[in-house]
Amino acid sequence: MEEQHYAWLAKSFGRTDYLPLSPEDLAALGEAGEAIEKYPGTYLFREGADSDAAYIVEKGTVELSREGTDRPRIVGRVGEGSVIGDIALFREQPYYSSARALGPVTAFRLDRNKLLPLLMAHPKLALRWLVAGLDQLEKTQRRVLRLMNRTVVQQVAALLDDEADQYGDVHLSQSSIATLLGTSRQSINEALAELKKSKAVDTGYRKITVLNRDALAAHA
Amino acid sequence: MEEQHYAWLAKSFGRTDYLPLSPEDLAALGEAGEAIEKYPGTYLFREGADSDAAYIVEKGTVELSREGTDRPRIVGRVGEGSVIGDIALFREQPYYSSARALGPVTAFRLDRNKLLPLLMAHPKLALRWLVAGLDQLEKTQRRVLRLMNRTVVQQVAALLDDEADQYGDVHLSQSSIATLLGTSRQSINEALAELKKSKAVDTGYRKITVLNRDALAAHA
DNA sequence: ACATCACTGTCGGTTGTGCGACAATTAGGA
DNA sequence: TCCTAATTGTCGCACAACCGACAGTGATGT
Repeated sequence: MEEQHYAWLAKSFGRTDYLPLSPEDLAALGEAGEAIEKYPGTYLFREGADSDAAYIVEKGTVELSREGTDRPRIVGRVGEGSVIGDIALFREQPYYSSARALGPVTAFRLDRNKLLPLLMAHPKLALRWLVAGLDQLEKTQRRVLRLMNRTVVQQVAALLDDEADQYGDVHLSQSSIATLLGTSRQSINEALAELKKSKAVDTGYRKITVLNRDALAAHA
Repeated sequence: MEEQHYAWLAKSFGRTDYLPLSPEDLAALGEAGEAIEKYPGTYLFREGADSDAAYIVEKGTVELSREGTDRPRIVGRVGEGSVIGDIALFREQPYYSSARALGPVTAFRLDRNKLLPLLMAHPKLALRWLVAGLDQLEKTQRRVLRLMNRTVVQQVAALLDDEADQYGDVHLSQSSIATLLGTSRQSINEALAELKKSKAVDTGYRKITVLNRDALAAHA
């Protein structure tokens, strides 16, 4: 049981090819935290709450959102191997965003008062953590570029290319995509209609299928 | 001479209140790198080049830009205490962006083959580095929110509030602001005219003066 | 089978912003 | 001092995107 978690942590935390973790490091990490499970729609933590723990996402997708002036805005969506909640924790400030499980989520919870001594004692873990953070930073920077000065069609095309699974399906409602890109639902619909017309995708109920990745890329 | 740099590094690298560095840590950091100076307009590193070093900005402002499909896009602007070039370095990939000195810049250069052993040997430094990275991440996430679903006037108001120095001056041309926000120069001009009309700012050649921060905030 | 709810598709009216163009102003060097 | 380059200020036009509204369609539970 515990072995499984160790194996998973070794495989997915940060980059596997980089700085292999020793069994001791791994054991220390495993002992410092605990595996938790979250049902769809439940929160791992909420914006403004006291930051008492950071999480490593083991399975599933977590959505990070933040209350805007009117509607909540989605800061990002992270999956397997991502670290969340650490920004607030290290700065000793309340959580800066809310983390909601989109599907069933398994995560590894690390308590604040255990995490710091752990990282101090195991430099390799600290470096891994660092790399995970920088990974997230680079991803966010790319998102900025994807949002700036691009039409909705281009944004949608890029998003679908990112989000499509192995079968080319994207399981998102048009409203969700709208919130994700910070546009209106109608505009998404219009954009999808255009992509559909050029045979790049097909649309269904809560589902979009990528038919031709090249045609899709041509729109981005 | 060296003492000065040590003092600076202790003061400005990451958060001072957090995890005070021991003299040993500091000395190790100082020995692993070297202080460099850059003239305005010169590059610390360029996009696509081999990532052989990371930098800690000691003084001045550095602009991070990335080649877009047509025009270069500005990923961010960082100042004193920020760490740059580390994303690419830790991932062992070419630099993602170009770093250009906007004014005279003093920086601390850390070689790749010295940085890793250093961080492995000094956990406190690794944690400081981590916090600096997360700082940058949070800043970038805020930037996403600032760009999404906001009018140009709101964006300009927020930018001026961020960028104003102690006298309320912002030394940027309208074109620069336009690139920074990913909009057109004309729109910036129009936005500034509106802010000027409501007595929030005053404009001059390559310079904008914030007259009333509250009036400015009302526009954001 | 039916009712209900969530989601998709589509329509005009309105607003914000990009773009081209051009005049006016400022800074800095010959 | 004058000349030149850079920057600012201001048009009008075109287009992309938002908004409200409403009909059509798929999913779900009683």
